[in-house]
Amino acid sequence: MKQNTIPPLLPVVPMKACPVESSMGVLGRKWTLLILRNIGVFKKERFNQMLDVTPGLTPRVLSMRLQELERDGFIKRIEENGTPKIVRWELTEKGDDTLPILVKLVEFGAKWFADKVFEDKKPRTIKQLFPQKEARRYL
Amino acid sequence: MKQNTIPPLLPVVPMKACPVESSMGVLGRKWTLLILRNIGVFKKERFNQMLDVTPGLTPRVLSMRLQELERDGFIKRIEENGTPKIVRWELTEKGDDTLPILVKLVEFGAKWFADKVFEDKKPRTIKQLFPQKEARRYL
DNA sequence: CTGCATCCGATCGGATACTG
DNA sequence: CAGTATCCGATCGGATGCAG
Repeated sequence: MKQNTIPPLLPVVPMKACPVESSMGVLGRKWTLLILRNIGVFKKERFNQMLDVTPGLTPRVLSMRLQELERDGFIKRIEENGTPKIVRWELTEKGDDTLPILVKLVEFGAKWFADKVFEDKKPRTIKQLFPQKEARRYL
Repeated sequence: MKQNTIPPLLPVVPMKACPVESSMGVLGRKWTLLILRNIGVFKKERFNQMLDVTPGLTPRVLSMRLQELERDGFIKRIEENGTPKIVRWELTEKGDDTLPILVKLVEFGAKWFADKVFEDKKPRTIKQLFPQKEARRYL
């Protein structure tokens, strides 16, 4: 049973804009969070690597997202001189700070979309998915 | 300075779909998270109340979002018999579980979009925004 | 009060092909 | 390897008006 006796919870500081809206304006577009995850968690930092591990993502859209993310300070383009040209993308501090959001989305998905996400359709906790001690950094 | 020596962090359970993608499929549409916040945090549970506190949101889109959210089990329609007809929307357990995601988005926005969000343009922590003890429920 | 119907312009992003 | 260019259909959601 669900109790519903909790009163409104209001921010004690007046806000002239909504922080959720602001955050989602950038992060809410298709593929954006997945790209940040690829870079920050899976360490797929190169253009074609990202395409490889992200079925459905096209070069055009990836390119657009990378530019947006760079423009908005989430990622940084690192060009290593060599032939052929090697480019890496890495998270800035701002980009790093999106990972806790990602974690919550994983947590939610692993609980409520278990049927889509797992073969055995059983919900899992984030600790079951990432028991590694390095993961605590983001939990 | 940002260190970047962290190795890839992989889920120990194989996944046939991405939990982030699944979560965002529902929650990523415009206004959706704001509506959940209105109901769950601000306790604006009625149709016109929501319109009032959500500048830019139109009846059509609100109606669409409410239906999607109900279909997907995030909210429940409660019709109180009376004239005129009063309808409340409340969060299900699944809906409640989205609030921690919201919190992380607020936290991110209050830090990195402080210039848009606050008059004084100074970043704030989530504890500064919601020092109430009831808020701990979601932090 | 709580929506729905219709219309429509804008945006988004997928397909495909091409380049330095 | 790391992207761009062009095209285009689909979707989204804003405006407006109406209804139970």
